[in-house]
Amino acid sequence: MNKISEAELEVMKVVWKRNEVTSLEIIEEVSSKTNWNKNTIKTLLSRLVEKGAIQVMKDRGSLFVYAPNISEQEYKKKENQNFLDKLYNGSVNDMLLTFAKSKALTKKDLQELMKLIEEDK
Amino acid sequence: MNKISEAELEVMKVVWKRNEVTSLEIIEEVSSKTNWNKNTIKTLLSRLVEKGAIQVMKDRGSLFVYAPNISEQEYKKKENQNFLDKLYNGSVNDMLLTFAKSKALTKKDLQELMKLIEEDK
DNA sequence: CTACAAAGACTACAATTGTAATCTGTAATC
DNA sequence: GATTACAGATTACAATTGTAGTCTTTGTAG
Repeated sequence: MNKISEAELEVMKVVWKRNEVTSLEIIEEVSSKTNWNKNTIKTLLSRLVEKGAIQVMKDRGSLFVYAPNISEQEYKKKENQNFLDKLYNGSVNDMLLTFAKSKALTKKDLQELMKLIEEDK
Repeated sequence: MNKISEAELEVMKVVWKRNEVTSLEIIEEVSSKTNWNKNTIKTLLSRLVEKGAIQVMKDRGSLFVYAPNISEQEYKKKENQNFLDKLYNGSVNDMLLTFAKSKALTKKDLQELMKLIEEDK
């Protein structure tokens, strides 16, 4: 699958959130957050279909219904790794240190997270 | 300043590492990691100059010397924030949770990091 | 002084991306 | 049945990016 561009991602997010959704709904929701033209959103949608990130099913009356082909989790996992590789040579720790240095990450954040991980087990 | 592209970043990394560096040195070092043509690297270099990410000084004999205009820390900080905003609505915790879920981040990583933060204070 | 190599400038060109207008077919409306 | 409105398809077009070739100038070797 081809890379999802930044603008496309905004459309993708709506598809993830609603899971099965018509273009009408997509356009409404994306429009509410951006000032993109309807046609722009339609273009992004078809590019996502071309790229295989979204699949189309014609089944709700006459409207097409769109659904994700890749899950949000899966996508984020891949993007996390890309980001790590691109900037931190793949090292989570290097990344976290940079976050911490720039005060974007506090000890409290870490403690909370540890608790969450703990619970999850 | 304009966005640094992915290929440009590889050149930028060398400039950060060496701090003041001639194009010859840049080409050597980038070439050792990629199989990019010399001219490709030169193009990336001039684009970085155009974008203001790098500055040029003609002072080491006849060769130009290049130096970063933005520090690695500063750049990474900005990119971290962009990444966070793009995928996690700006929430570090959301991001870390995703990392943790995908096993890219373990409890041990966190403990080590806490120690480091502790020491840093 | 002349010729050559190499640095840096300039040009090239296809793919991707952001941004949208126009065309076409069909479903609903009168 | 004729008309219209809208979904989806097709086309458009400039900016950015990856990838490199060619031109120009100039330091250096002979």
